[in-house]
Amino acid sequence: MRFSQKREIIKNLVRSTDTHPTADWVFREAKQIVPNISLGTVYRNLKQLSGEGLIRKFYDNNVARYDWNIKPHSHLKCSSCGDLIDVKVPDKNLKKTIQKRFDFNVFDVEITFIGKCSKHN
Amino acid sequence: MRFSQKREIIKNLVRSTDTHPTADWVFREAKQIVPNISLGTVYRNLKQLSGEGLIRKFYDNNVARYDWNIKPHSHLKCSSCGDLIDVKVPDKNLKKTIQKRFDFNVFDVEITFIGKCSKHN
DNA sequence: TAAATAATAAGAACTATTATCATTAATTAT
DNA sequence: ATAATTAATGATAATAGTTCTTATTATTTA
Repeated sequence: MRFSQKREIIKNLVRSTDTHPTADWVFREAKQIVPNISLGTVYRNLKQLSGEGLIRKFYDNNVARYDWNIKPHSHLKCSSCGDLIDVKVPDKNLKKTIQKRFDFNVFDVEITFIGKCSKHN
Repeated sequence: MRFSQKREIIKNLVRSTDTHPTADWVFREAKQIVPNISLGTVYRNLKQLSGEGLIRKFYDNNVARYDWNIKPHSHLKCSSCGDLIDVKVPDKNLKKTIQKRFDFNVFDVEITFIGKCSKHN
């Protein structure tokens, strides 16, 4: 993967926010920096960056979101505002329980807590 | 919601399998029973049925899947075959931990364990 | 500095899903 | 039982999100 200005901008945009941006958000922001950028470039690079493990991709319902935080973590999702908040949850026991109880080799656990954040409760 | 033959068929198809079918699967199966059914009818009824709480809708990446099992449960997802297996996981402590540690009122917890099932490990 | 090729813009294509609307079927009142 | 009412339907257009294609441009290498 050789250097490209656009990819650098895209990577930095994802790293600039805690909002788990969508491709569309990245595209709109990127246009303010390099107006001639195309949506295809944004998608191509987001895929490449997550493929290389430089950012993380996940789905919130049916739309892809991107996260600078590549360490395993969970999300709190507010059903009023849709905000996603990163949290670290102790899941070692959970993994072990599954590993033991079922014949299943767990690599990764994805947890989303759905509820109301402090602003909307 | 008044009775309809098509909806009955759709509901029974979802209830007939543990594979967490997609709308497309339901459509293809339904056609074998009532060949003139349209995809729109399948989507309309799946939405209606999940809205009424008669089946459960969730997303596996970007595609909606439907589940007869409306009780809260988690999934084991095999990264080789994509199979989703239902499991009951004790999440009360997890909920409590979040509730206490963060200012967030949890209603629901969605957990997916990603790994390899017995066939692919 | 030129050659090789990865990255790009523009837009077509694709997948999953929802919306529209004229017609049909289930329910209700007669 | 029959007609009137209206939810449900089929066909298909429309939409959102994403990937693919191709000629052109930028980065790297020789």
